[in-house]
Amino acid sequence: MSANGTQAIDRAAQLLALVVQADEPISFTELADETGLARSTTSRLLAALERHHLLERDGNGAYISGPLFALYAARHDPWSQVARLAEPILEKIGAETGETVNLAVPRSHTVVHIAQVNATYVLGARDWLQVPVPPHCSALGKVLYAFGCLELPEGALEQLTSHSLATPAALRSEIATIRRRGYATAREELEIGLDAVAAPVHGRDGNVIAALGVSGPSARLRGQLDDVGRLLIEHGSALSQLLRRRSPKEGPAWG
Amino acid sequence: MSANGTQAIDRAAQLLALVVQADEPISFTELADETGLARSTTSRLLAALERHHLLERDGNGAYISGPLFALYAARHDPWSQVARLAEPILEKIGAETGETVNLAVPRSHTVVHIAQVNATYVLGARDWLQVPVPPHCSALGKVLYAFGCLELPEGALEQLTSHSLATPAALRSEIATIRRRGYATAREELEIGLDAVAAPVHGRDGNVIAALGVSGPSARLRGQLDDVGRLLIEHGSALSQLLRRRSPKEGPAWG
DNA sequence: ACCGTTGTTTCATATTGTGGAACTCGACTC
DNA sequence: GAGTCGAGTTCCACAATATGAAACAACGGT
Repeated sequence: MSANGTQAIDRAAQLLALVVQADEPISFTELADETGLARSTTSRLLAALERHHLLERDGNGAYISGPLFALYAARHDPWSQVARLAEPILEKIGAETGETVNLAVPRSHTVVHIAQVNATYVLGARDWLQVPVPPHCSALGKVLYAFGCLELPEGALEQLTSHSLATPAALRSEIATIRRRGYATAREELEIGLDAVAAPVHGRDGNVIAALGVSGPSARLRGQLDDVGRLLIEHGSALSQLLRRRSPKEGPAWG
Repeated sequence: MSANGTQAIDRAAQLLALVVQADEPISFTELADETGLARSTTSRLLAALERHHLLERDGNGAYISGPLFALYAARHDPWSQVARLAEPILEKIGAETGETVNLAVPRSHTVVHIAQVNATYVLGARDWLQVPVPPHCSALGKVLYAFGCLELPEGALEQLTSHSLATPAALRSEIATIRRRGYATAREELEIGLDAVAAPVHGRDGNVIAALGVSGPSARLRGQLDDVGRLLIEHGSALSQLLRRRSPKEGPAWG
């Protein structure tokens, strides 16, 4: 198990393994006892591990896994991987349209944005990353409704502006249109003055797993919703193909 | 940045950080160059890190994050956390009924089982963990349909046995029953001789995120489906409350 | 004010890690 | 098949580095 010239590392790794494998935070004393190391040594080693973000301490001074582990986990989350693969495509759409581009996925009856490229114009959408939005007011959300990623709501719909869809019936009728032409629009339905377009992205198994969309001021976007829609369908299927090739082994929790 | 008595650890941590933060595997030489360490030193340090499962090598000998990071990620996956919290409750249901108990979540138009406690009887269900199952043949799946976790299918349904639900209409009518009484049953619909019962589990935001169910031979279970159903509703809401208290910060990708 | 518990810093010591050089292994060339 | 290069590992004399006892600091209990 142990080799030459690495006593310090062996001991540090042992401490690290104890902390990471433990379900609960571990105290200094537990670690020192468990490893049988001198308290002074334990202290120095733990401080070094903490300095390098391999460990950190909770409010009570007990040790827990550090930010480097969190970073690893974030990097290996299936959605981040999709987001990273999508990044260059979003960039391209951003360059072609000048507007804010988003990639969104369904989560718990809402839509959340997992990747964004900002408008080249000064006037553009805010940073939507991780912010949940009512799907019926969002082009991205309507796409997810239309392709069966989100359960349709039943009661009256929340009216965020006077243009928001008000009833499930209106939503259903719009969904039919979206399915037919392949992209969704939202005209000042989330916020006055804000228009958006979106198209679906398919996962490895063919089901729709995400939506790709552009949003910007109605003043600029209103006239070209259809053109941008066609653009998004193209880029959306390009992204789908990319995912089909280079997606993580097996099917993760998509859809 | 650096302190006394930890040169070796500082250097090792530097190597580790480079590997973890990199998107791609990194070769020995890149690491030695990047850190400016002697090749002999680099070799010893990397070997130690690998020995302790902090790093590993891919097919080409390049370094990537090791199993300890994967373990961390698995531990912090929202569903594993749910599964771990649920474990004692499954045990209790297993003890009370003697049958196989499962916790299942929706994934990509199927149901997957994320936790299981086996029957105390010899005759019991196989290990279903991670195996996807057609939802319309499963009590767990029907619960997820009934509470809006899965999009209803449209075409004809796959007939796994002569008792399987055949049409979306039949499914919809059964869903109405399930919503009313709070639990779902499946009588030899997945496999001849196998009955099952299931009830919903709610996440922190109140939406249904999982289903809790019992399955076993029709010969034993058929007479007590309703009793077990009521039992599951109780335990299901106990689990829901547990999740409401002790679930990870913010809402993860549930539902 | 006293003690016990927990954690950090100091410092003399020799154990431990270091890096140059020698070595091994495989791939490529002629 | 001998010769050459590049990548990586092992050896070993040396001293720089990590070590642990003990002193110190910071609490909390009684």
